[in-house]
Amino acid sequence: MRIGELAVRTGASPRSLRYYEQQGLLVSARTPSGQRCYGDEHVQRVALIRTFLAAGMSSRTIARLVPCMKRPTMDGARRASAVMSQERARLSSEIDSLAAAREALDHLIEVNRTFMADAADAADGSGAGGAGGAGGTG
Amino acid sequence: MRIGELAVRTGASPRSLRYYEQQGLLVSARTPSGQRCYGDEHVQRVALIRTFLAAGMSSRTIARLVPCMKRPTMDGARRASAVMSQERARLSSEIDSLAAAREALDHLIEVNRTFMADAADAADGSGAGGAGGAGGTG
DNA sequence: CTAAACGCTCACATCGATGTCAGGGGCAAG
DNA sequence: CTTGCCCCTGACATCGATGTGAGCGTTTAG
Repeated sequence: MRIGELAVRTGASPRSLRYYEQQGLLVSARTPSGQRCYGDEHVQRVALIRTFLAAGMSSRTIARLVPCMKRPTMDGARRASAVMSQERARLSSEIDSLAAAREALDHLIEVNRTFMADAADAADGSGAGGAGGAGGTG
Repeated sequence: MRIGELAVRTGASPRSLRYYEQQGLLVSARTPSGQRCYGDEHVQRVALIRTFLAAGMSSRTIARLVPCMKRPTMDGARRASAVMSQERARLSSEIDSLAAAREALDHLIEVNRTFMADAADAADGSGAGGAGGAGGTG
């Protein structure tokens, strides 16, 4: 298939696919006139690339895993294994960051909810309502 | 405290702190000569900001939460609550992406390990070793 | 007073994946 | 041959947080 179809099938723009190739993440056969040709297996390949990109891996990092995605070589495999475990650690710590942010956000959400409830109570005039004052420096 | 100390205490560069202020994430008192003055509470505030930034929130997004971090107003609170739940969803989905990438990576790691084991076996000459062939298109 | 260390503002540079435009071919249908 | 759609390369633009440097004032230690 040509680049347009691969783009449709993967959700990547043709521009991105060419970029992946330029970065060494993807290899394409060419027609005599220079147009790129891909096989079905490239769909999955691109999906993997995009998964990694979406996780914030740089194309440079992914490039170092590529040798290990297609036809592993001893050299590639050994080098890749270091990168992989390192990157795995990075992913885990990033996940932790996100989780921490989500918890902080949850906290804010609750404070916010409490404040709104208190304000509603105050507007009602009935003094009974949320436990504490909503004055926080946050 | 002045900006340098806040920087040391938060791990943010003075440059970043000024940027946060410019983006409306942080407010500072000024000495008559124009130097920024902060109180202890700003340390925590900056920490929160950095937590959110590290999670990939834009300063613009964080800015919309700020009214809700200090002295909540009805307006701010109402608007913020929308942003907050939206952003919470984004965080969750991002976490999922990262987790997916980590799983994909784990898969690669195992394939890689298997390949290396097979290669070692082949070098040993004893045909018994890893179960399948290591030839994958990835 | 002087020098060092710090602070201020302004402005430009950086990185990385992607968008977009320009100028030029390839290929199929009429 | 022409029209229309796809493709090619190359170059420049984008966004956002931060680095960096210039040029100039402030505060503090000697």
